[in-house]
Amino acid sequence: MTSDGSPFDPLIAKLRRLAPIDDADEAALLALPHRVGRARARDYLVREGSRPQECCALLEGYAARSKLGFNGGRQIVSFHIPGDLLDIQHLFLERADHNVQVISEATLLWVSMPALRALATERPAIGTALWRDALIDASIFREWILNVGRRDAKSRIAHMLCEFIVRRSAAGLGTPEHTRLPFTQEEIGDATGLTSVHVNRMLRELAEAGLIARNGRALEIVDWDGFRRAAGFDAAYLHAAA
Amino acid sequence: MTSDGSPFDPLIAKLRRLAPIDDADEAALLALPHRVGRARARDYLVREGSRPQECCALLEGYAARSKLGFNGGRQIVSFHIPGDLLDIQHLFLERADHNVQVISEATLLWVSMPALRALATERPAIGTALWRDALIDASIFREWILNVGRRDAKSRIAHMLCEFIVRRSAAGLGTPEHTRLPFTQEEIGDATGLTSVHVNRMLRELAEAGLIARNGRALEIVDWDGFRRAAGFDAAYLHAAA
DNA sequence: CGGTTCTTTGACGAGATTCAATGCCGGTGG
DNA sequence: CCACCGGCATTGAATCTCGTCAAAGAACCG
Repeated sequence: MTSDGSPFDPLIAKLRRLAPIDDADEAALLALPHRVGRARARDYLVREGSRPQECCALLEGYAARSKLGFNGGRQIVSFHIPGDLLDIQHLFLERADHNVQVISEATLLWVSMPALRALATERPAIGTALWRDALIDASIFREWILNVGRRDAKSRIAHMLCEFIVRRSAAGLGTPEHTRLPFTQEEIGDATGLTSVHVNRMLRELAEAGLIARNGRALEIVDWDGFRRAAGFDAAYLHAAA
Repeated sequence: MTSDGSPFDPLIAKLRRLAPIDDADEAALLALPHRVGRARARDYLVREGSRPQECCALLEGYAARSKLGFNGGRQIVSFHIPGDLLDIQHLFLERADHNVQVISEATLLWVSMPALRALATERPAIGTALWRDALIDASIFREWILNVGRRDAKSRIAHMLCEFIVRRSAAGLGTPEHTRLPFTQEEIGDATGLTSVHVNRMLRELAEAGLIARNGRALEIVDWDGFRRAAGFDAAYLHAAA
């Protein structure tokens, strides 16, 4: 079965990377109650404390999960690329414990949460794909704890960018060398537990070291191996599929 | 069905808090191929890079998940109490992406990983319980990213201790007020991204503020409400079941 | 173009690390 | 029963990374 032009394409491509999805599985996915929507930068897709009834997949654009600290500071806990399920983290939980926000213009696929939950138990391959997706997300969260807790500012930023670039190219959305990043420096700071001011300083140092090049808001990796080394980046925690 | 004295008791009690486990589910759990083992402080239960064949549940004692940074620093990413499944994070993944270590004398239940995986798909209630457990673990990881990324040293330590105490009393293993903590200050530092020296200073300040009292290695919460407030602790992310 | 958002830079201060030394406690063996 | 020893806790002083505050410049958007 082919599904040319279906809004499910990026999602199905991702699930196929996680488990052997057959034609019947794909048909079941395509039959899910769903709708397609658009969102602009900063729109919320999930709000902390809400009770999500739909599960959201990203078709185009980028998104971030975040939590708010007591003093108003925002901590981003993960970034997401097209094909990612943004709300599988609440598939079996009542209330959202964090926010999901779009960080650029985005297209979204909204799927009924109960229907997806039913599919997860009725179709083993889909269940396995969702399990693996959730567990890989958790692995990424663990790596971020290490990143924020034990790396210095420069390698912390480099590591976060490495991950993003590797995941994006694993999804067939670009190469490591030529990358137009969708982040503001503030967002990089919110993801790494740094201030945007310090992010700026570290990016300058990374550029001065010849690892990256910047013009305007775009960023290019000049020396990918050196950059990975500066980040201390080892992709094992992505389990070759994120 | 009762199961007095079975090594599965702590695990089943935990799963019952997560989903409606019936007698047939319990019988299926009890029929899993398993063995009971002991471990001493610092023993590894799971090693990063290995291919776990058994899933390990904690029956007595305490354990921690950890990852190593490039410079040799250890980052603890979660603590675990009796009843916790220590390796559900690798139930659907090939290679372990982190270590699990015992931090005190412990008793363990080892269960066949493929058999547990089969149960997760064949028995919906068990599947749901495992899903919820894994998703709550992930929620805790996200909270730790926020903790390490956005809180200052004192509230960071207090938050980590709050979580541990709340989870322990939710499992019926003690009250918030009287708590003998199993951590060294070094372990608290490894969990919070701080040095043991600084942990020591912050604990002294928390004691001087009248929130906790220490004698020797034991620690007692004097003012639970004040302590929670100092931590900025809100248990919502535990989803009332961890 | 005019306003807004994002980036860049400098000076200063605060919080946490590092290094180093001492003290305490529990366990072990003579 | 006591002396020793190893692991942890405690403390101080010097240092450094990163945050804060503030201001100006560049890029983007309608």
